[in-house]
Formats: sequence, structure tokens, C-alpha cells
Amino acid sequence: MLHNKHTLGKKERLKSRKAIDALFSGGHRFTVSPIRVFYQPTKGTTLKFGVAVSTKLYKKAVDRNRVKRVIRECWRLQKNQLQEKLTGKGAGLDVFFVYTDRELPRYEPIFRTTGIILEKLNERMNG
RNA sequence: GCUACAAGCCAGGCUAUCGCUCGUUGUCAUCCUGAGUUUAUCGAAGGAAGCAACGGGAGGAAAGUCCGGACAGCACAGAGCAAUGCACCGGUGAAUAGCCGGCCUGUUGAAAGACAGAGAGAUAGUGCCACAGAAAAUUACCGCCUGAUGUAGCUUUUGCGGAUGGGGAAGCCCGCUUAUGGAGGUUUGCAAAUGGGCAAGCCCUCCUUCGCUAAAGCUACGGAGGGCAAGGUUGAAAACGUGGGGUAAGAGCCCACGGCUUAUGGCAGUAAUGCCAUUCGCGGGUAAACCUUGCAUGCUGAAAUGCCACGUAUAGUACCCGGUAAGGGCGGCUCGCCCGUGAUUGUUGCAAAACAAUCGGGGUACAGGGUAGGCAGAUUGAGCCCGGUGCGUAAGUGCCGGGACAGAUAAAUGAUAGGCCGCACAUGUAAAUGUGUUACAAAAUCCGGCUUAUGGCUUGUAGCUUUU
RNA sequence: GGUGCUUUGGCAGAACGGUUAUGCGCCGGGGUGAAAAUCCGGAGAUCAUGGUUCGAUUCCAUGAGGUACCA
Repeated sequence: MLHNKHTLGKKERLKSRKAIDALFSGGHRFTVSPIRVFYQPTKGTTLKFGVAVSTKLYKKAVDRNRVKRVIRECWRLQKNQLQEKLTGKGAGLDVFFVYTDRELPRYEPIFRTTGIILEKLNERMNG
């Protein structure tokens, strides 16, 4: 029952500055436009997620919040499969998205892109 | 109906599904602490995470960071300088460069009024004022007046200044004279012979004319020097304005009227200020040029600050320091003041102490190592809103009653879908249909202002247009 | 969160409050068989809006952009 709920609480978010620094310096990365993905396996069993949008792309805080909310929503609705796999393997993963497009995103394309990213992450966890 | 201005209000609402965060309550089989005793995979009670229910969850500007505070830390030994800010008056308020009222000035207007004002000082000093113009600030180009010396002309007076003459019987011929002409005399010559004559610039005298020299006077030109600032094609700006007197010419030099201004007094006003009287004056503009005057300001800023946890290197290099230390604080600078060194050994010495060495200590700079988690600050406060009421022109404020008030921290307050209300656009006579959809923008310790961005609604005022 | 500095043609970059220089680039012409270089000529700018001033790139205010710093 637990994994049918599409939650994204505090524990599922990437909040430590230290962890993020480590992710940027030592993590793997790939890009599915317009999103750049950073990820790194960890010791815990949780899947942690974070988003960032540059101030240079969007000067207004309202726009940045909008982008982050859309991406977060897409991740929340689709990440359960990956979480199950990790729980099965007893592994953890930190994932970080950076939005790189200058145009404001619409919901559906981002939803699809997030799906592709999750598939890729799934494959890589296998390998 | 449109436009402009002013004031006020709202900042979409509903349903479904899935979420985020805070609080309260409950639950809790997992974990932690663990009363109790029977020492047992016993467990009261509490807590953590999870779960459930209920409740709260961006703004009028949350923005810009332009002002002002609260609050916190450091300092509190003062003086001077510097720096920064402010600048009509009164009120308001915790405070301000905010707000309210008033005064003054300017613009506009017939006026009433409206709008604007960084609104101390240009007579403390320095600088600047392009082009044009005579000149851009106590000066002088033209000009007006006076005017030594000079030049020219005129008048008067004095003095000076013209031609040797020769030849021929004569007419005449030659020579000379750049002062004209006349009168008289004398002389010479000629002709004639009665008398009267004729001729002569170069014989004499006088007058006149002309020229020169000198003196005096007048006029004109020029003008050393002096006086004046009235007038002068400019310019953004021109030396208080108009009229009269005055003068060599002129001038606020004097007078009258008017304008501005200083001071004193009276009256009105809390005051700025206004009116009246007397009075010093009238030497441009610019201080959002430097500056001067007055007043105010200790510095820093929640990344402040306190506590807990974790971690590292009590290490390295160079230099400095023995009390008037190195260095640090007040503090941006100077003075001044304050803080800031111990032990052991040795030498000298009666001692106090001084000096030296060693060890430690302190400081500055460099290069490096570590941490960047949690709690408090921190979400209810000089507060805000509504109603009533008192005071006040108002800003505001007193009293009474009621109400609401987020708290994240890689940072929540949402996403998707569908209607509805409203709005905009398109089609349409209309009914309606279709499309789009709210603008500006997101708390980050808190509060009061200001400024800027912006959708819609209501009311009022003014103008325009249409219809009646 | 806080504090500075800065904005001049396409680019770089000067300018006492008094006509916005200069270089590279661009356009046109000349030149060449065609180009390059060179030569001649030309266009093109003070971030925006107000204010002070007779007059603002310059001084002041407000806003917009850029940039740097503070643990």
C-alpha cells in the first residue's frame, strides 16, 4: 500500500549541502533536454531528489518556483517503480535535476521527459 | 459611451484526483529511554519516526533597498579633524528625507484657485558663465565732458621781401624780375616847339595786394592725461525702474513715486510670516561647483548573536616583541588614554633590581587543515483590522467592544482535469456560439514609511461625443 | 540577507557643464583581369524618465540592465 502513494516528503528530498556538493563533484551525469541529471548511488535505502533552476535563466522568483513545482510533480508521480527496485536491492540513490531551458515548461512534455529519465536511471541501476 | 484625475475595494470562486508544510489530538506491532519486580523475547509511563483526523498556510506591493526604527553584538575616556546626512514654521509619531496643516517663492489663470518647490548662506572666500556682445563683474571698447603738447586755417599787429641793366636817333630789340595795382615826386628819353605833352616794371616815397617770419586771439583736426557710467545691433542674464532736479558731462549724487532688502519698534500670529512706521542699503547668475554656517550621527547587521554536536594540526614557514614591547582597543585620522610577559639558570648587587641565555608565551603575514549540522534568535507586535465614541482643521490619538494574524530553510503554501462567475477578442441584428484567461509579482528576523510594477470593480469631479 | 562599482555606434574606447573624439568593423566610390592592401567619401551612439542650469554624456533623483564583494 505504501508504494502506491505518490509522496515526496522531507526525507525523499535532497537537502544536505554536503550531499549536493558531493553529487556535483563525484556523481554521474547525463542530459535529456531540457533537463540535466546528476545521480550517485548511496549507502541508504532511500531515493532522494532535488531540483535547481538558475537565476540567470529566470530572473523572477515566480517563474523559478513554477518550473521547480512542475518538475517535482512529474517526479513524484513516476518515481515509485525506481524506489521499489532500490528497496529490493537495498541501495540508495541521489538524483538532482537542473533545468536548462530558457522557455517556461508546459506540463506534458516535462512529464514525458521525466519518464525517459526514470527509464534510463532504471537501466543504469541494473548495470 | 470615452478620456483624464482623485478616493476606496478585490486580488478569482467550485468540484474531483494526487501532493507539500506547520500545529493540535489520537494511535503506535518498529526504534529509544525505561519505573516495576517474577530477571522474562514481561513491560507502566514518556519520546522519535510513521499513520489517521481536524485546523492554519504569500502580498498590495511580499519587489526595489531609498529612508527610519525595534532587536542583538562589540565599544563607551575624552578632545580636535575628517566623513556622512539634514536644512521655512508648527504638529504628528518609536523614528525619518515619511505624513498633516500653515508660511513664502515660482508657473498657470481674468479671478477664485490649481500645480510645483533639494525652501539656510552668492555682502566669508575661491571657481565657472561657451557663442554673441563694448563689457559676463567694481571694468571701460564706442561714447559724453575736460584737455597739455601738436597740426591746419582765419583775423589783428610788428618786421622783412621785387627786377644791376645793355644796344639803338626814336618807336624798338636784348636781358632780368614766380608780389598786384595805384598815387605823388624825381630822373631819363622822345616828339613837338604856343601852351598843355607822350613814354618808362627794373629811380624815390606812400598806399594797396601778395609772400615770409614772430606774437596774440578764434576755429577745425588730433590728443597725453583726467572725469563719467546716461546711451550702445548681443545674450539665458547687462549693473534698481520711471520722472524731475543737478552737472563740464554725468551718476541714487539729490528729490518724488514705485520695487527689493537689512535692522529696530508697534500690531496680529505658538512660529515661519504678514501689515504699519522709521532706518542701513540696492555690488548679475550658479552652492543638484568647491565651500561656509547651524543641527544630527559610536561601529556592525539575523550570514548579528548565544548554546549544543561533529571535525581538525597544542602542527608548518618567515619576521617581530622584555613595559615608552610587538601588537591591539576607543577609531576613519591625530593627540591622548587604556589593555598587553611568565618560569628556570647564570652574572652583578647587601637588597630592590638590572642584564644575558634557555624554555614557554604573545603578535603580524603567508601557506595549509577542519566544519558548514541542530536548537534558540524566529514569528503576538511602538503592531493590524472592524464597530462605537471622545479630542483634533488634519496627520493622528484616548477609551470601550469584537476579530484575525504563515513560518519555509536546496527553502512549503502546489499540480492536473472539468465546469461556473467575471473579463477580453472574433462572428452575429439579437439571442447566442467559439477562443483565451486573469495583471504585476512570491515571504526569508520584525515593524513604520517612500518609490516603482500592475489587472479589475465602485464612487466623485472635469472635458468631449451620441441620443432624448 | 547585505554592500560597492558601472552603463557612450556592431565591438573597443576618449571627452573642463559649451558642436559626442578615435581605432577596428560596415556601406558607397576609385583602384584590379579578379581580389587584398592602400586612397576618397558616408551612415551609425551618450540605458530610460524627470529635475537643477541659459545649456547636461557630465550634476541630482527615480527606475532598468550589467558586474564585483561579504560566511
